[in-house]
Amino acid sequence: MTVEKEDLGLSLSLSFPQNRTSSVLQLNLMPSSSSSPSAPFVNQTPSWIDSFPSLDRNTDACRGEVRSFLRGIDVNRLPSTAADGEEDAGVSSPISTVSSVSGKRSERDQGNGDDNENEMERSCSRGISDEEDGDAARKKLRLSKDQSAVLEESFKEHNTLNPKQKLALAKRLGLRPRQVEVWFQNRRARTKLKQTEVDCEFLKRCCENLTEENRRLQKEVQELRALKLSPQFYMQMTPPTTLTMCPSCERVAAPPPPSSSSSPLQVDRPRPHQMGHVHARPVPVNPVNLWAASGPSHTFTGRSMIPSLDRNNLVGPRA
DNA sequence: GTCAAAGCGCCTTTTACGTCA
DNA sequence: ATTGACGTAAAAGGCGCTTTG
Repeated sequence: MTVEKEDLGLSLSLSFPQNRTSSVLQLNLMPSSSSSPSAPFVNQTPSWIDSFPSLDRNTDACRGEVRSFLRGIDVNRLPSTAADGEEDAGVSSPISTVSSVSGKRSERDQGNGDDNENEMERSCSRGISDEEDGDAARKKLRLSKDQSAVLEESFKEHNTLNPKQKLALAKRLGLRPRQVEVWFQNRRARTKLKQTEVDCEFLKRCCENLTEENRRLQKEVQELRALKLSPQFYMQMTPPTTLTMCPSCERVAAPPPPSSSSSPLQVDRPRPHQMGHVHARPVPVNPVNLWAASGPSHTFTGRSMIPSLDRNNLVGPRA
């Protein structure tokens, strides 16, 4: 199943290869054209979704659907339809300017007081009409297609700017540094918002699947209890086993041979399995525990929009 | 070590503008 | 053609954190 979220301009890639080491859910936060390893904040702040590869292996809940859920969503890609539509409509002005004169940010930028910025300000004013120029009130004009494209390109490389980059970009675009700063601020906010939407969708789906899994398991427990009450059950019952999982490689260990001298209920003794190494302490397989243990960390700023999803708020040990 | 100022980022809100019914 | 609702993006303002002297 592939979910296209064109309206959000989102692209999320989820992959669940058999090899555990590369089994990750990958949220691509960068614009679709930037799959380069230099994509900065993807590398710096991987999504929490990367943190629970166990979902597909151990819970039916998220296995199939999560694998394909939201595949190909890129939260940084501009909505092509909106962008094209806007540009086709000729909304943007070739040189846009804003004549805000008050506010602490203006003071902050003007506090630098260098001639460069004043020159920038003056150059910005050249392209506007007399009536706009005469209006001292705050005027907002949309950035031109070219300006937006350059800003987007720059955002791909750095989602924040140092003062030097900001000045250079402002000069290149004929904008005030403050405008560039604000654009980046808003751009980061948009990215975060869309990422949050993706995360919420994903968690919603996982919650639904876990609820379904829980329902199924409870039903199974009821059936087993009913079977336990019937005498025939014990006659046909094979020795009970407990599935164990290797904590290091997370493979399910084989049950002990029937000839084992230990109790059939005890399989906790360390022993080599198919992989050939010895495990100190096999742990019971529990999808819910795995969920909690590998639970979500968060993205982008490190601060979750959903407090309960913050890494610190999760209970349970991490693998 | 403490403090104030500056700088920066994030969050929330306001505002201007474009679209559409 | 006009108008009001609505969505979006630019911008303002406030706050917290870090750095620096």
